[in-house]
Amino acid sequence: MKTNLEGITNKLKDNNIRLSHQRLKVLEYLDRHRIHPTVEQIYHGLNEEIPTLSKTTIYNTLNKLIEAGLVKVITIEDNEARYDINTDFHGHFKCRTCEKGLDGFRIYTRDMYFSGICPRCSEQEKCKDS
Amino acid sequence: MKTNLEGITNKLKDNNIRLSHQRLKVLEYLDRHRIHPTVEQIYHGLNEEIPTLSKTTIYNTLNKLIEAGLVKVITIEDNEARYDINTDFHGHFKCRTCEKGLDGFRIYTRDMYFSGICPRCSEQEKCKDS
DNA sequence: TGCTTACTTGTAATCATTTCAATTTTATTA
DNA sequence: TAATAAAATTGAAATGATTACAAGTAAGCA
Repeated sequence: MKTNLEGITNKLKDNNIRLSHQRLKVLEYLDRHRIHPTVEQIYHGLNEEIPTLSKTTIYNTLNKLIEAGLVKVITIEDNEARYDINTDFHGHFKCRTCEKGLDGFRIYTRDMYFSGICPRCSEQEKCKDS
Repeated sequence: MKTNLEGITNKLKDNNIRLSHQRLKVLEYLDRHRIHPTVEQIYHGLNEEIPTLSKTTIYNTLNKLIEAGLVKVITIEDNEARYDINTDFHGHFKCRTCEKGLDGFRIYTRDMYFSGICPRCSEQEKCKDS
């Protein structure tokens, strides 16, 4: 649950991602607003503090963070992607009536998604290493 | 796994969805191509048989079928939605290298999504019924 | 068969996301 | 600390999936 930003900045360094002002602010925002915010929400949330902030920067930052495995993207049943700093395995529930929600519910649909590397690509990777 | 189209057409009738030629063809396509096709794929797959078919119709049909619970939409890590006639609970695996895949894999990310009705909306629904 | 209603179609609009080129910042080296 | 190279930021423009809309067409029922 808890994410220490110090650990994250270290990971950024490990991944050769520069610690720009904007990137740190986006991370901080995700850490403080654990509601799976959209780019729009992040943009407005940081607008006062960084009036020059561009949405493109937010997109770039999030894509970098996803690549590094520090952030997860949620793209279920919405035309807008949502971003989650909690990369642990956990479920997401959405009420189809009020479109909000979390605990205690009647479930109509369940979906599991896995991302990883398949055996064939695994094998080829081994060859490359040696 | 198996889906009998007869049962589906009956369900369409139950849901007051008219059994148009186009709708039945889209359903048949989904039944025969269980690879989570995109709208683009359905469109090209049916183009020869129905040259006048419009993408809008495919979108309309799919949305109706989703509403009726006969089809599920998959929107993970792609800008294009994919559609699945198998509405049973089952996992989806995608290889992050070759972008295909199914069985036997090294997993990096896992995601569970639930859709249903939360307690508050459940309660309000009860009130409406009585 | 005729009638009402809903569906289909193609075009145009919408809107999230990406591309791109110019500018600015970061991190490094002297 | 100043100079430098590489990478990040910015905003405008492009992209592309999806939806809105209005006119024509087909489905289902009497």
